Amino acid sequence: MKLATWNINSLKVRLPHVIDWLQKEPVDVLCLQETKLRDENFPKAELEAIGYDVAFSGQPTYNGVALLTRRETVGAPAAVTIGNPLFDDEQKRLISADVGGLRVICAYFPNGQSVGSDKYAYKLRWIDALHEWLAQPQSLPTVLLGDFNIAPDDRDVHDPAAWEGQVLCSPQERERFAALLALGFVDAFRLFEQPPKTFSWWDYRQLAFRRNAGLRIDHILVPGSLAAQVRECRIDREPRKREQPSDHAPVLADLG
DNA sequence: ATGGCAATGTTTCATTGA
Repeated sequence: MKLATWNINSLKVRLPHVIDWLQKEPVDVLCLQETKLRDENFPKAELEAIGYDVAFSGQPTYNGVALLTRRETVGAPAAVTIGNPLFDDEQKRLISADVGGLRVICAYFPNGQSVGSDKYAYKLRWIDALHEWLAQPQSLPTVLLGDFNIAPDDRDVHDPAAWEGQVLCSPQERERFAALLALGFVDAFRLFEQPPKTFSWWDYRQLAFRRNAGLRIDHILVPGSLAAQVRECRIDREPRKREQPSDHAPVLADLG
């Protein structure tokens, strides 16, 4: 089973990119973040037409998450859950479903703006609530994938000195990422030797992509019990090279 | 120290992202 996560920064703008990418990489599950669409505007028919069933939770302007599942291999998302039952949140950042014998959680972690801000406090509370939820027994082996807005360690940062202590890299965020792993997950990307300076996000400004001035903040966490069967995990930079790209690249894992 | 780029809304700029 192949899974992927991609922050597409507006599904309205990026729908052609998503469709083209799925033709090239027909993953069984694609998790999207920052759809930025009201549910009534979600391009359900267009995605169904290329063989994907969908579950989504959106709002105007900000946030919004979706699960796309390949109909012929894994069928439609089942037992869909919106949000975290332990955390009342107006922001649409979580959607989960049973797919192919796994519980798949698609997450768009808060950005946090800057260390010490109200948004940063919200980010920490949000992650703590996610942790609390995932600490509860789950019905199926659980995969957590999405835009974590955390660079787990300095290997995931193009300029660790410049980013030290900043939001996305702060000790409190990294501790929380480690605490999620301690629940029994592994970072699929780090199961394999990877090229140095592999990132999943690059700022739109200052030619950051061309300079590879990026961060690795999009992740796929798999249960430790499944780690031995994971065949591959990589980041596909190709879509970031297109005209009018998302600032994030998709991350893929093959769970065997 | 600041803004730089991009998307959204109902816009003529403010807000947010990371």
